[in-house]
This record gives sequence, C-alpha cells and structure tokens, in this order.
Amino acid sequence: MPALDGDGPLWLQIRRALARPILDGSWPSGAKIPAETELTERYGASRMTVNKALHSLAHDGLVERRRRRGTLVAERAQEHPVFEIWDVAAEVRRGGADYGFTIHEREIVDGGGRHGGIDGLDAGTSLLWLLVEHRAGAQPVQLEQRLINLDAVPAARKEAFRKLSPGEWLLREVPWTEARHTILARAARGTTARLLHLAPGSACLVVERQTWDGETPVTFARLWHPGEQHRLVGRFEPRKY
Amino acid sequence: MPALDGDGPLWLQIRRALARPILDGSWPSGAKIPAETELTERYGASRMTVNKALHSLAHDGLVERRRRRGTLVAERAQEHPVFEIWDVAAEVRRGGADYGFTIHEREIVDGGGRHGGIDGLDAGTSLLWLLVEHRAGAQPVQLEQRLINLDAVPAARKEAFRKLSPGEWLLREVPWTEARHTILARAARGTTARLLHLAPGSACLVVERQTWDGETPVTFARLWHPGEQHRLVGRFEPRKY
DNA sequence: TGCGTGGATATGTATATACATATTATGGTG
DNA sequence: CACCATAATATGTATATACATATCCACGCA
Repeated sequence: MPALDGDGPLWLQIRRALARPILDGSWPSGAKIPAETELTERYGASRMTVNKALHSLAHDGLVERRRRRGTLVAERAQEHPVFEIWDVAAEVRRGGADYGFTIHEREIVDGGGRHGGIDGLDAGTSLLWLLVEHRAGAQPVQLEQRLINLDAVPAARKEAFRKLSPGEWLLREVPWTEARHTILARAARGTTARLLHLAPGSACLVVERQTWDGETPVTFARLWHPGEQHRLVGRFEPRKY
Repeated sequence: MPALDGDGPLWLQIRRALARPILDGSWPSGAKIPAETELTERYGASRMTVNKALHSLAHDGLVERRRRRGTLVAERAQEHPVFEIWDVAAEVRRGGADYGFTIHEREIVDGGGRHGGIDGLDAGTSLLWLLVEHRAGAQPVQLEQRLINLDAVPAARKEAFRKLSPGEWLLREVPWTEARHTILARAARGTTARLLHLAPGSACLVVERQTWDGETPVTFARLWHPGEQHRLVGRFEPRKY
C-alpha cells in the first residue's frame, strides 16, 4: 500500500495512495481495501477524513462500498480514466496488441494556414503541426491531427517524440486545468482515408480535444477512428438529483 | 428555493433541492447560491452536512466554489445531464426550436426477429419495437430504434406515447439502476438515410444505450444522428489521482 | 487619486463523537 | 442438520468545533 506524498489536502493524498494500485492493476477488481479503521491507523488520519477519500473514490466508480462487507475494487475500474484521457496507446496495450506510431508530417505553422488554428489564439501564433498514425500491430487504429501552442509549450519545438507519442508526451510534460471533448461522425477522404486503409467516404468517429492551462490554450487534437471498428463506451448510474 | 422532500439522507435532500432550480434553468449560470451558513439555518442542518451537498454538486460540475466569493452556478451546468441521459427533446428545446416526434413503426416482436434482441435476454422474450423520428422544427435530428422488454415494463404494451416520446416516458416511468452507452460512427443506408434526409452512405453518429434495473435488462435504444451536424460535448478537468 | 494593508467573510480541511443501518458471523434450539 | 435469533462489524449519516486560507473590501496614508 503506497505511502502518502505529502502534497495537498490529506484526504486527497489518501485518495491518490489508494487509486494508484487500483489503476495500475496491482489491486484487481474485487480486491478488498482495508477498512476505514485500519486506514485511520495506517495514515494517522481521523475516520471522517478516510471516509471522505473512500466516498470520493466510490463516487467516481473506482470502488464499491457496502455496509459490513467493506470496500472492494470495482469491476472495470481500470477503464474509467480512458473516458477522460482518451489515450490510444494504453487502450491498444490493454487489448493485448503491440502499439506503434508513425509521425507522417511535422511542421511549424501559424494559426492562419491550411491546418487551421487553435480556438482562442490569434492567427499569428506559432504552432507545431503533427500528423500521427497510431497502430495496433500493423493495423491503423487512429489518425491524429495535432496542433501545439509553442508559446505555451516551447519544449515541443525540439522534442523528437521518439519514445512517447505527442499525446503521451503532452499528458506527461504539460500541466493542464481543463479539456473539452467533442465527438462527431465524419466521412474519411483523401489522406485520412488512405492512412487508415479505408475506402473514401467511410464513416469515422472523430474526437476533437482542446486543452487549456488556465486561460491559455495548450493543444488541439482531432482523432480519427474507423467508425465500424471503434467504440466509445461509458457506464452510468442514475443521478442523485 | 425548493423545500426538502424528506426522502433519504439529509445531504442528498439538500443536494436535490439545490440541483433542481439549476437544471431547470431558474437559476442561470453565474447565479449566486446562498452561503453555507445561510443554508444551515434554512434547512436546519449542520454546516458539515450542507458542505457535503455543495461539495458533491461541485464535483459533478453543477456549481463552482471559491473561497470568499461563494458558490456560483457553473457555466453550461444545464448541459451536464445531457451527457448521461441523452434526451433529444430537452436539447432541441434548449436550442430554441420546436420539438416533435413521429412513431413510424410499432410492433410486438420476440428477441429472435430481424430487429435483433436485447443483450442478456433470451430470444423468446416479448419486446416492443419502435422506430421513432425526432425533429427540430421540420428538420429530422435523430432516428431512434428502440426495443423495450415487456416483461420488465408491461405498461409499455398499452402506452400510446402521445404526449411523451418513448424515451421520455421510459425515463419518467421506469426505474433503472445502470445504463451503458456505446458511441460509434456508421454510414446511414436505406430507411435510416431516407428518414434523416441524408444521401445513402452519409456518416452518422450512433449512440447505443442499454439500461438495466438491477439484473434485468429494461430497454435498448440505437440513436442515429447526422454526423456533420450533431456533436457530443464533454468538459473535463484533471483527475485527482 | 493611487496604493498598500488589514480586517471581514465564505469556503476548505481536519478532528472527535454519536448513533443508525445493512450484512455477515455466530451460536443456540428444535 | 436446518433454522432462527442475536451479536459483531464496517460503512452511512449527522453534529459541534477549530483552525486554515483565499479573496474581497474598506480604510488610511502618501
């Protein structure tokens, strides 16, 4: 059981300490989490504080709590972050396939060019344009059109993206406070169709994501997936309104 | 400000009482919610209990809380449930257009027929099949293929769906404990293309939703939207792991 | 007028305490 | 051995209390 990291409120520290082994799979679905009284001693916190951490994890679907039985790691707990972060690499690996990517285009542009700009930046801003193909084995599973705000992320200018794909690299290196996703369907044409091995006009599921750090737009990505093949899954419970 | 309904834990009662005017729009975005001390008096609860209700609303993005400034209704707070419930009628009305629907097909079938079955039910189960067109003004915005488990919802057999669409009726009348959404892209063909006024082969955004009440599957819906026109939007913040 | 400083204010966190409630475990009884 | 009553257990809810912290506002001074 991981130790506390000393960063921020105690209940969030406890939450993180418990979430980590759940998300990396070392506590599998159905595993029993120590009781509140035990965590109370282990972390030197009051029961109310421990309760807040566990309640928060339950609210986000990572654990299930039952009176008397205790707190168990939820089914499909590891899938939860996928819906928010939308990381192909992790998804491909979870499916058991080899993940690989190829950068087909790389160019420094401004916001007024044919690749478009980032919402909230003026046309003169320097952007890094990338066209990235993501594969599961030999099969293309995602085509990524990405723009990175070089004012916000100057390190991207020299980054080669050898080991980490641009998406993974950004997630790891760049802080962000907000992301907005738009999901739509569009027919693949031209280069898009060709790189995804699709007939022109095939339906694709497109996820557009723009990320901010405070007020500053950081990056925009348009992610194309073959429509018949790719599915976004979410699980919900009735709200408490 | 609504009164408490006396149903369930006090903090959830307070949560509901505050969520209602936010979701129905009577408290617009940016409106100030009474301070914790004031709600404490109004509802006869301790500050910790009020705090739990407000914290929970903030966690779900319905309100934003800042020290000293107080608690404000969040931007786009009314959109939040859309992501989960996916109610076209409310969405169309929010856009200012007239909402209307037409039931094109209605039939009692079993799970083995050409309309398919519901996952988790055997082929002999009686199902109500419906094909529903949803419009904003004269423009078709969604085509709904629906199957209802008549064992779980016997009242549906005689329901005419005159005022409420099947989706709204089910949401209101039938309890559910879990829903699963699948989002994909698919080309519209045949009747689907015709009813949506699309050329055959056009990309559509398809949302499939299956709902359970405990272990019992209740209903399955496949919702088709013209892909270029319809967008699913979500807003996220970094997780606290 | 402009600026900094300090007090007032509302939320954020943490604790100790108490009792309620659901569910499992136990043990006794027929 | 089956069954039912009862105890033990872990979470669920609620309160009172205390102090921390961010932020707005007003006051005083240059």
